[in-house]
Amino acid sequence: MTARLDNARETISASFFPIRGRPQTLGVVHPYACGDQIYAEGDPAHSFYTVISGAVRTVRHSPDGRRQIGDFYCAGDFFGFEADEERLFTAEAMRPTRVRAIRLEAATTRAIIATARQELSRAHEHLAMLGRRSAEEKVASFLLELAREGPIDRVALPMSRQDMADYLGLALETVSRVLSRFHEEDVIGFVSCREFRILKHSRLLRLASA
Amino acid sequence: MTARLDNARETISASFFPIRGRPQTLGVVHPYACGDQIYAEGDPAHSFYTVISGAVRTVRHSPDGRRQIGDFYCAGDFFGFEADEERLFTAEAMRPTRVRAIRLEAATTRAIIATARQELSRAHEHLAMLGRRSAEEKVASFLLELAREGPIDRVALPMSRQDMADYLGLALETVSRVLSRFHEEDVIGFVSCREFRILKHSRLLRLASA
DNA sequence: CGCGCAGCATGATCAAGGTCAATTTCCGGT
DNA sequence: ACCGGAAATTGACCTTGATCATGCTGCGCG
Repeated sequence: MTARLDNARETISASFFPIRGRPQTLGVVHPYACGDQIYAEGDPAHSFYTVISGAVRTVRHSPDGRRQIGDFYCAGDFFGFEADEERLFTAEAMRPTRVRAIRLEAATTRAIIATARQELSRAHEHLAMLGRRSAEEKVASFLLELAREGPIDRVALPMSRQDMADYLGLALETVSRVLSRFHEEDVIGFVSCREFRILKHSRLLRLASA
Repeated sequence: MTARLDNARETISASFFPIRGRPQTLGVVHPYACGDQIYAEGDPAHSFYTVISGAVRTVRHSPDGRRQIGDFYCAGDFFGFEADEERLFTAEAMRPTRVRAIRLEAATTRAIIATARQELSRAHEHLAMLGRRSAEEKVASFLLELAREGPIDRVALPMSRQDMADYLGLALETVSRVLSRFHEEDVIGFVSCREFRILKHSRLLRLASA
């Protein structure tokens, strides 16, 4: 998730895009419509990206149609630093989105390491989230993660229930049910089904039990 | 917080300075007994490691005792490149083990990036493994993974059933049952309970369905 | 203003796998 | 070779969450 990255992101951006930076090191801006692929599994990985506006998810499909979401990325986040020459996941715009593509050979070593560290940190958090944990724990941690940057009321849910489910390794019905239960018990309140606020923060923390 | 991150990044960037000494003699060799901690969750991350002999696992504990294994590392593998300045997982020797510790500021940028890539690649694969997949699929992929380097018969299982379970997000009984079923159906054969051979490779591939 | 569709909620049912418990097997030490 | 403890297997039972199905709600659009 967009874990605890506020600080890291700022730091990286600062070293990444100095005011005096040469244009070619800034990369190329691309616009995408909702659902568009930015790159696909198996593509050669010659660039990485930063989200200027919109939101991006990385996904991987099993032959039988099951979907695993790798991560979500919002404005300011970096993504697409792959360990291999080939993409392991597909990246898709979750709505109208603009990203800046930075070719690996144009990036500084320092920027590459910083991006890799960020990706690794996210992946490790996600791993710990997917292990032997109940649906309630998963959803609770997810909500807390989302609320981490910004105020406790009016937290946006930028993704569909299906996306949440595929990120957490649950069925969408289960996600919906858990959210309903949290709502029922006044742990959270819904502004709309894509926006909520935390009413009992400590309770939610206990439910996440991480 | 920002200050701490800055420091961490400075540490890394120190690696831009040329190293002294021959690379192969770089770092300090440490011996560990079975079960010893190499580092613990929360420790400062000033080094990374390469396994000379033995085997290492990285683990994280929930407050209630559940355990998630991050990864297993054998001779030749690198581990302990953390995204944060603090360790997110604990590293333990799974048997008598010797590792070489390499301080970040003494490592080449190239080595750091290579290690990060390796870690990231493993984490992503592990993520895809933990999502919505059945116990059979998980165990099958795991066995195939183990068998990847080396001959198809006499593949070692260097870890306990509990370790396998905590890596796959299953109960140890489930792992045992699935292995028994594979054995029953002659998909695999057991030399001992810590060593097996693949009898029906294509069948196992189908069971993994990844 | 209502139509239609996509996303979401919820109910009923069921199976995968977790839990608890009892053996059995594997090994190391004396 | 024997003993003891740890690891692994196996069985019985029960809970969680997946699946299938149906209905609801918000929203874009003619």
